[in-house]
Amino acid sequence: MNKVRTRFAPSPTGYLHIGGLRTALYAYLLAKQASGDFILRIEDTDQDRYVEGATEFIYRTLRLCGLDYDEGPDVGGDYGPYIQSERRSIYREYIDKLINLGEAYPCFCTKERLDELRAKAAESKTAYVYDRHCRHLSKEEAAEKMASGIPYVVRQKMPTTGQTTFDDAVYGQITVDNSVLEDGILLKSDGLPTYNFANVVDDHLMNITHVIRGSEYLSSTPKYNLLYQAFGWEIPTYVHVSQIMRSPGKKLSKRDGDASFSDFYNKGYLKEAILNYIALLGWSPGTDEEFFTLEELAERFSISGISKSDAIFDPAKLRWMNGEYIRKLSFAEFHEMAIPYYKQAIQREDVNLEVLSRMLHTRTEVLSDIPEQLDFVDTLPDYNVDLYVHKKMKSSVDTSREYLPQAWGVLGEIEPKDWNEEVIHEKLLGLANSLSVKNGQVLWPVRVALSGKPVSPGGAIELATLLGKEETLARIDFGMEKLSVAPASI
RNA sequence: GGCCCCAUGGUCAAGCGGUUAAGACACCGCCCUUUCACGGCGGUAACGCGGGUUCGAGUCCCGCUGGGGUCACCA
Repeated sequence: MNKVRTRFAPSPTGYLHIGGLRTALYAYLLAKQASGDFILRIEDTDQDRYVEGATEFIYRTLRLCGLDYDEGPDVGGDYGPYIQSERRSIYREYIDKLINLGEAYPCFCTKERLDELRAKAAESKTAYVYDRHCRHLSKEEAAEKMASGIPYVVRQKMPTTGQTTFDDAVYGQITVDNSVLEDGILLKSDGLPTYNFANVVDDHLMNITHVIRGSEYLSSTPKYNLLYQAFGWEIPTYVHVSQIMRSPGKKLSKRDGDASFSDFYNKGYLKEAILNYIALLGWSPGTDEEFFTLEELAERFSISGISKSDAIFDPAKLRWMNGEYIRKLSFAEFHEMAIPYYKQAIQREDVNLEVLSRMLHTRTEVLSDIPEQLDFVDTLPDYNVDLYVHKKMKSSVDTSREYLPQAWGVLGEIEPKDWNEEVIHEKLLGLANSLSVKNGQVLWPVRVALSGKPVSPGGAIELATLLGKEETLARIDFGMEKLSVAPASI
C-alpha cells in the first residue's frame, strides 16, 4: 500500500476563496487521517494571472488555518520544485516523449486562423472544435517547421472513436465518448504547459495518490486519464467535490465581496469556526455532531460522507457557529480578542474593560459586532422620549418621570468607593421594592437614560457600573430634563 | 446547443427497500430575565413530476423538468 499523498494546487491569484480553502481542507484531512503527506504546489503556468505576493499569502493563510503542508515551495521536499513555472524543463521532456509516442503533435495554427474557425462556428451556430489541421502534418514537415522557429503549441492527439471511462470516489463511474474530446493544448507557445498537462505530469512525478479538486474538472478528467494511459502511469484516485454556491444559481465569487477566507477572518470570525463550518458544507459525519477541531476532523473525515450536490454558503449559519465558538472561549481568551475592538469603539479611559467583556461575551457572534454595541459609551446618543415607553416593563413617560428622579436619588447616596454592581443592584431593587412597583418600572428608564438606545448589551445595573457614578448621574439628569419637557403622557 | 453531473424543508443535511422522514441554522411562540443576548421548552416547514421494478419505494431503473459544470495558448 502506497503512502497517501494529496496536494493542494492553487493558482497564485491573490486570495483564497472559501471553496478553495475547503478543497485544501479536504485534501489535508484525507492525507492526515492516513498519516500521509499533504503537499502544496503552486500552479502558476499562466504568467498573465500572476499576482505579486500571492504565493506568500497562500503560505500564510494555510499555516494560519493549521493546514500545515509537508512539502511545498517554502518548506522543500523530495519532489520539487513545487512551483510549476520552475518545472519548465520537466514538462518539455515529457511533452517530447508524448510526441514520440504519437500521442501529441505540434500545432502551428495561428491565432488568426483559430479565431476564424471560431467565427465560422458561431456563424453556422455549431460548436467550435479545433479542426485538427496540424494533426496530419508529416513528421518531416513538423520537424522542419519546429526547426525554423515558427511558434507552435503542442496538442493532445485524442482518439476519435471509442469511449473513455474513469472512476471517481464520490461520483462513481463516468464514461464519455472520445468523439467529444478535443485535441486540447498541452504546451503553450510560451513553453509552459497548460493545467491539462501539468497536473498530470506533476501529480505523477510527485506520487500523488488522491487528487482532490472541484467538480468543474470532472468533464476534463477523461483527457487526463488518456494522458496517464499514454505514459503508462498509474491513475490516482479522483475525489471531485461539489461547488459552493452563494445562492441558488450563483457561484460564490470574489465579485460578490465576501467569499474569501481573509474577508471573514478580518471581520472577526475565528478560523476554527470558519474551518468547522466549511468542513460541513459538503461533508457530513453521518451523525448529529457538528463541532469538530481539525484533529477530530482528520479522524472522522471520510470520502463516503462527501455529498455530490452543490452547497449554498449560508452566512447566517457561519455567524451562529462563530458565536458558539466565541462563547466557548474562556473569559480571558475572549477578553484578549475583544480588546482591539474596544479600543476602536471607546476613547474614554475610565471604563472597566473587564466589565465590558462580561457583558459582551454572550452577546457577540462576530468580533466586529462589538463597536456598534458600544456606540453609546463615549457619548450618549440623542434619543426620543418614547424610548421610555415599554409595555412589558409597564414603563411609560409618566412612570419614568416619577421614578427616574428617585433612582437618581438612591444612586446619589452611594459612596464613590462603593460604586459596584452589587451595591447598585441593592439600591435600585430596593427602591422598586419600597415603591411597590415592578423592578422594570425603575430599571427600564434608567437603562434608557444611560444608553439612549432601545437595546444595549446590559441592563441598568450593568450600564451604571460600567459608566461610573458621575456619568451615570449626569445621564439620568439629562433624561429627567428630557422627560420634563415631554408632552403629558404617552 | 453537445457532452457530463446533480436533485430530501428557505439553507446545511441524516437516510443507503419497510422510519411517526433525524438533527442543525434561520423563522415563529412560550419560559427565564433589568432591555437585548445567552440558556430552556415547543412549533411551522421537505422526499420536483411521471412511469416502471417490488408484497412494499425518499431509497432501484427509465423518461421529463429544474439546476450546475464543461466545451480557452485559465486553472
